[in-house]
Amino acid sequence: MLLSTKGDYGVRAMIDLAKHEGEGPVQRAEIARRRQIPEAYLDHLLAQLRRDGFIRSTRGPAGGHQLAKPATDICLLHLLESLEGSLAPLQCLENDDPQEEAICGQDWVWQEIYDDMRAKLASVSLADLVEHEREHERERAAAARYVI
Amino acid sequence: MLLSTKGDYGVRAMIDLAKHEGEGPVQRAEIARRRQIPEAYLDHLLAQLRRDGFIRSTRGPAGGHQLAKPATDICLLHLLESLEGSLAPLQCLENDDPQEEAICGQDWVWQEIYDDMRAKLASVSLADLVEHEREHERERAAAARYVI
DNA sequence: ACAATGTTGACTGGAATGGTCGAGAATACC
DNA sequence: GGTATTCTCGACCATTCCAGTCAACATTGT
Repeated sequence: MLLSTKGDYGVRAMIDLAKHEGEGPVQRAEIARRRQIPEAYLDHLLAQLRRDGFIRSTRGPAGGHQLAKPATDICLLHLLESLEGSLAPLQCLENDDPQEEAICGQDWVWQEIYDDMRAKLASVSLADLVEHEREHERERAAAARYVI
Repeated sequence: MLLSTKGDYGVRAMIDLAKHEGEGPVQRAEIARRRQIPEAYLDHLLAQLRRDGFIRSTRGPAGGHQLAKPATDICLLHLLESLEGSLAPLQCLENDDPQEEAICGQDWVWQEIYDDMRAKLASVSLADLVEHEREHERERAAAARYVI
């Protein structure tokens, strides 16, 4: 598994914030409930996202979290690297130590895969994720109406 | 990290066996020394590769391990899936539980990446890995001669 | 018989994962 | 100013996985 729950939950939370962009702060408890994330655990992920400048948080009543920049300007690659650290699929690609690579034997295959993966992740914005989710919801709503 | 040392060491060992294809059994100790793998640990990896039909082993003096089929007929995808289990980058792609996917929000991006990755890994054979290593050795030998 | 080799399963220390909890800080509202 | 609400930060914890060791055993060639 390349992604842990950090990357999964963290992106879910960001999608939630993006969906409420421009509506003021969204509270931790709301995000946790809607996206099925343990609330106390979500704390750590929000802290990380704040440290890396993706969100701003406000305390006190009616406080919460919101995007620090437009959803179109946040790509999945940066988000996941913030949440997970390096996404390198193989140890010897992490630091590109030539000695490690010399003995590995499969590094060149994975280097290509890694490059393609990063390019793909960089091309998808948070806004794209939200749009995709909205489309999915419309489909499900249409299917439900059809059944009735 | 998608690959653990199992996938790394296991493929190294298979490259070693492929390099000595047709020369009779290669001993665990030799593989371990040449490829810098802890000998006792290598045991487990060879056992797994044997269970999945990639190698045959013979006991007794002059025993050892050898490929059970031609190196051209073994692809990196099957090797790694034997050694690592599933290579799914994301939990919700492992079983494709539609409920999990519905809440994930980034599964469609990773599904594409996963498909591309598997296609790439399926297209690389053990023989390709050996060929690549031989080429690399020739390059280094040429560079060394140039320095002298 | 015995030495060389592979086979198997039990065991282990350490790190990462996936959380929980509690004390505290900031802020809005009365 | 007091209080309720919300975020913040760090400590803590249970479980699982990783990477590896080890010992007992099975098989085979000489």
